[in-house]
Amino acid sequence: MRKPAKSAFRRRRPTQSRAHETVNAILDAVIRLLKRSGVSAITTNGIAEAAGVSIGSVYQYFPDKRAIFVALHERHIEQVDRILERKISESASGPLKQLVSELMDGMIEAHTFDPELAALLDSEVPHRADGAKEFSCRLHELLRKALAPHAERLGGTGKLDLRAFLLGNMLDALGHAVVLRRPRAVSLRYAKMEATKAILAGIES
Amino acid sequence: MRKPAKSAFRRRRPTQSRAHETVNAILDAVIRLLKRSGVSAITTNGIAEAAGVSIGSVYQYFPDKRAIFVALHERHIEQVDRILERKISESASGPLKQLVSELMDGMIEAHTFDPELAALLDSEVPHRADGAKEFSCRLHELLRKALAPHAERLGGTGKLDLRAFLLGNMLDALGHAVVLRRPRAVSLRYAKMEATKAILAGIES
Amino acid sequence: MRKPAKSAFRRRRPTQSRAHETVNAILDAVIRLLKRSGVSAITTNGIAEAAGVSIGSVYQYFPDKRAIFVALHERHIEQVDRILERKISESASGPLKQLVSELMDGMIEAHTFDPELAALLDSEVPHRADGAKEFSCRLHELLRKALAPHAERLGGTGKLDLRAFLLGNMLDALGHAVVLRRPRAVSLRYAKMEATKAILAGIES
Amino acid sequence: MRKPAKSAFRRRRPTQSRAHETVNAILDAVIRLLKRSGVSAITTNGIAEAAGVSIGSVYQYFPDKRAIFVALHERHIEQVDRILERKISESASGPLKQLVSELMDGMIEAHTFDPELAALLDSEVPHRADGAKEFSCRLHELLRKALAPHAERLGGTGKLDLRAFLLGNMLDALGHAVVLRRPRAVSLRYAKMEATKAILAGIES
DNA sequence: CATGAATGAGTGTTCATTCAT
DNA sequence: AATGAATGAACACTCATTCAT
Repeated sequence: MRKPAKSAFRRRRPTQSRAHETVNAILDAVIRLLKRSGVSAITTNGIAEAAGVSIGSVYQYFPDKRAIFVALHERHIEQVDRILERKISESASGPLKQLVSELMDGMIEAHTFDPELAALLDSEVPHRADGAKEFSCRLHELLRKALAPHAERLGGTGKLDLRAFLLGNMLDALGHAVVLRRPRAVSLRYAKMEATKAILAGIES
Repeated sequence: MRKPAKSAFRRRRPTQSRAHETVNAILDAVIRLLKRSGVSAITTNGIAEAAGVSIGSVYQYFPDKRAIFVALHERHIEQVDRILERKISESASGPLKQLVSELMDGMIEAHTFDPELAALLDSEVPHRADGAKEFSCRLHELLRKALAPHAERLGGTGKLDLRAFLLGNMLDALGHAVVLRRPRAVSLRYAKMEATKAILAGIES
Repeated sequence: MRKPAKSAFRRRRPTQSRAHETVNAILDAVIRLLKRSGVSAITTNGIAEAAGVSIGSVYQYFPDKRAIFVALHERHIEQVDRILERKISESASGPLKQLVSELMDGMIEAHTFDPELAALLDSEVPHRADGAKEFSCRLHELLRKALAPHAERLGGTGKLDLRAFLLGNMLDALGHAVVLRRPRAVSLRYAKMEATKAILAGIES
Repeated sequence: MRKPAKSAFRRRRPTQSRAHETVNAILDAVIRLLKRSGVSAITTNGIAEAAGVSIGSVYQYFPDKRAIFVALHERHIEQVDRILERKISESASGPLKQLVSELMDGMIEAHTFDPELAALLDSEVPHRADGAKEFSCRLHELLRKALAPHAERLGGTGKLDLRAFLLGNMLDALGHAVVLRRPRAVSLRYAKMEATKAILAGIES
């Protein structure tokens, strides 16, 4: 996933895992700094220090500062992807209701693990449009396949694309909202249940 | 490079309005720059240049760079607010279905006017958590009042908050998505119709 | 002579002379630093400090570090140019011997004024080939015109180009050498006299 | 990117020669980089890469970056030295005219082999004053010895130093100029012939 | 109020050099 | 001897902000 970077002089790493460790150390450091003081306060030297590596090593793995943020988003997206894929395979043979419920679970799981990070990633860290687009495509494919067995209930194969589109966007929106912005008086459990019901009704409408 | 615009529009009106014009010129310039080259390429001097005012004047109206972005968001939010308020009052006495339909219309109207800007505002321009929170509160109040007449159909007064929460987030998400990310094969009209149906079913579930 | 620099935001200076002063302050500072510690020790911040201006101002007048060195060379070349032009006009109607003698005088004058600088400019400060080429062209034109009245003595008009070429390069080389590298036992006066004789004989050969 | 050259040429010869090969590989790499993108773009890591050796090996043979450039100049100077020494010995017993002609030949031979390199070495690669001085001393000695047999024709033994000084500088200047900067309309042969005549006349004056 | 030249702290990035393997 | 990953001091350059005019 990492590109060979702009310089022609960059060579491949000897140990794949060492590199992975360093990259993760850097990304984790960015998260810490992000929480402590926001994007605009983040500097590459600060990242290096917080990650416990030299600034030179940061530039060994990332061509520039932007790439670090991109990688952070990518890592997050991959996690969500993985979770949703698992949830889908787990409820592959079950009823539609279970599928939606599991997906909602997954979405919430992904954002409950580190709600602050999820919020920051969403609102502060610049996520170039392309990346987001690519992600929503991948997700869309995933959901279309997951909905396929329930096609007849959803208005036929011809409408699958639209259903997956609605499902994806509602999941994402309500997944975030339920964790981060639900009314104070409402519990996570209850909000989740209602959101699930709403989404289910929505795509079956 | 300097444009003549300066002397043409300035006369008559009291300072209040002159200020307003300058502020708008600045915000419009920011939008232009944003579209041309992204947030990270925006500089205060660049803004002044693009707005046809001096950098000093920019600082007359905004305490610092951040404030410019905040104002940009606020202006956008106010527009959305105004549109939604109108839509709500227009369908105050109608059925729930009409209300949701009108709200969806409003949301799409707000984003169709300048979809690129809507996307940029959402993904690139840092929107400090507070501002977003405040907006969603105002929107939430608006929607709660709009839903109040339909309380019995929505599970009683006790559930109004939750319904407004679900409605607000689905509106926002699908409003954006329908304009910016709908499957290529689907028309705006049709996507809108289906999204409206989905939301309606969702909050009635 | 100064180009508008790479940024689109650069504006023209209000007072031509203020700019000139600052530019000269910067170039003089570079010379001081050059003498004190060599090219490789020169930093843009060091230049700003030594010139008594802010680093920002340096970048107001020069697009980058290289441009400062280029300007330094240009200023030197212009000085030499001016001196030689004067010498040529002073001996326009005199014999060839006087012309060569005056030119040698001029060359030496140009390098005696600040021999250390002349040596540094020649050996340390990178002078991109183009600049040098352009200068030698200008000089070549100058010399060709100066030699024109003596054409018959120099083998005819057809050979003027070649004569000017030989003259220019010998002048430059011996001008430098006489000031900077003459044998210790030889006085400047005497070296100059002999060099002049040599050049004269050379172009008349 | 890594070339196989390594294992092919290395065997047999003692370490002395292995070192010599590596050093030459490095210097040749520098020349290539120099031509491709100028001094300021040269980095030690880039040199190692281009030479097909590790950066560690570069530092095995050169204490620092400067030393690489010094070595490059030295290698060039040695070549010129060797050529001139040969030319001098070849025309030791001939007339002065032949000597000068042969020297000019040598100078041109040295620069015609790689004119681009000659120009770069002269204008771009920083040649610390000491090195240049040392070279011109060695050259001066050489020329003084070569001129000694012709002392009477050159104004006596007392003037030999001055004659050698003039000869050396004219040779160097016209040698460069004839190859790199002669007027477009003039052939190398003709320019060389005229330059030789000029120099001869110059030192005999 | 407007202007825009001047400021300089702070930033991203490079690259000569080291040293454990 | 050779390697090349790691280092981090140092640098060129930017740009938000100020303030004299």
